Amino acid sequence: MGLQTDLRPGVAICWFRADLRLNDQPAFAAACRYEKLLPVFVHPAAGKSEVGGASRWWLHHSLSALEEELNAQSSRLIHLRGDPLKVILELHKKLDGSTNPLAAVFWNRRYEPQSVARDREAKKRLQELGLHAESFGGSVLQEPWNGGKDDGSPYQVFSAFYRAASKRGVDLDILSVPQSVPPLPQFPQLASSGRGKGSLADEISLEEAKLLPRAPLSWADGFAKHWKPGAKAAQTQLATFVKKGLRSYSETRNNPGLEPAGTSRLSPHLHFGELSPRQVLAAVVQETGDWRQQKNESVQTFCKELFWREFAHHLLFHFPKTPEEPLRPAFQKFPWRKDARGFSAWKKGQTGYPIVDAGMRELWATGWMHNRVRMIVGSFLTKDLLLSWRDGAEWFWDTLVDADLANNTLGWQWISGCGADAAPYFRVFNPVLQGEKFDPEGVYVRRWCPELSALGKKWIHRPWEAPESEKKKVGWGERYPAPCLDHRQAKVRALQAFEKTK
DNA sequence: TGAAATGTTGGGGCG
DNA sequence: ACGCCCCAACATTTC
Repeated sequence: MGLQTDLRPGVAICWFRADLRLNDQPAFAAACRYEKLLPVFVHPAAGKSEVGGASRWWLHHSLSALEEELNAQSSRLIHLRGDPLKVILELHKKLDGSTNPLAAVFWNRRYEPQSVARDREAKKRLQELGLHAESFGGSVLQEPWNGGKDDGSPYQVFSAFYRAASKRGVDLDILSVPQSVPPLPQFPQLASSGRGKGSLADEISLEEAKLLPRAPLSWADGFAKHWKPGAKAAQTQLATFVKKGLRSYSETRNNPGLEPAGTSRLSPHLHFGELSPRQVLAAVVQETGDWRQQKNESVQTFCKELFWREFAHHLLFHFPKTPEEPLRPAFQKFPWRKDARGFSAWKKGQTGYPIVDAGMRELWATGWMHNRVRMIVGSFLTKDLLLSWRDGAEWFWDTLVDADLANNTLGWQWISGCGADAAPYFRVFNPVLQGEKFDPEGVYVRRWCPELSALGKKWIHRPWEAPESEKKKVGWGERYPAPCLDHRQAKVRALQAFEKTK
């Protein structure tokens, strides 16, 4: 509290989006320099979903956590609903003429094409009204327009992008990440009754928000066993990973069976901005020293992963059509198949290839899949089943708690061979060999395909080759399906299809 | 952040 | 002791 003479007059809105934290949050910090702070989250209008089902589960809990943090400091989070510009303009109207008129609106930039267009329009309209409207970076380490080549054109190959990024470095002040939340200004007096529903035309409760915009998600109920959304949990996870997982990362990250996990599991926290990439990098630097001159292979590998995230945003910004179209034009005419049964088997984890099925079931059960396995199931969908990468991207979009347009698009275009720095199309993952290489004991498969758990490790990734007695023991062909296709033949078919892009 | 075929090398069994 | 063959291990090429 104390004297607030240095505060600017009026109300500042902090428009929360994918930045659900209070620390190292530029828009929030800017809004805290005003007399009154109005934290706002805008849900999409009824029937208009912007995120997939699993993400809505996460978002709900993350917003609860954010709300709790704000409440703990005598503030609130207002949930609104509808077109963001429209509802903010309504707020403006409502506050106009009151003792605390709206003075400023702050937000942190997003880089999805629709966001970019919407935010540009919003900024223009708000500024026309004489309001201070300002956006900040903070969800990425470097703005996507800054990461390009000297002539301004974007990178399309990761190694070059990364080389340039490490040569450039990340500004030192970027790494002096704020360690504490700024003091919170008062919550403004709102017209009419003040608290709760009805005080604003479009205000809705969190309980209502949870149900938007579609039916309740009974499938997501199990996620709580595996995840704790919210900024506090994100910080805990980061600290734990840096202390316990970072130094062995390059060894452990490819083994999906490890418990606790060999990966950071930070992706959903990063996606929702419960954690900034600067905080992640700062934690790594604090623990191990400068990321650029890092000798430790694990630290290097982990930092590289952070920059894959940067690369994805760089690409999405410069190639805004890539969520729908392959970056490599030759793939426009790729003869993707339609195969409802195959697609369904893939989604349900019933392809008959254990590592693929384990991954798809992990996804369904937890809202997340280990990255090594994402590559395996992605290769299987696009190269074995020969279904479009967009089908896969759509499924991931709906089922991943970390679904992120930039990362999802890059990942699927990469694995299917039609994108930036893509694996050449003839790189077809062999699900048996990948399983044996990265899940050598079959721990991961047994966890998610328990009907196979009685199989020894010799057969766990190729149950169809097991002796009859072993097959019988686990009900192979009944409780667990025979392979939905022959990988060898599928690979030949994929290579033939690839010829048509030439 | 492939897999599989093909080529090369070198150790060791064996006549 | 020597050459021959086998084959694992590794390297290179090809898709």
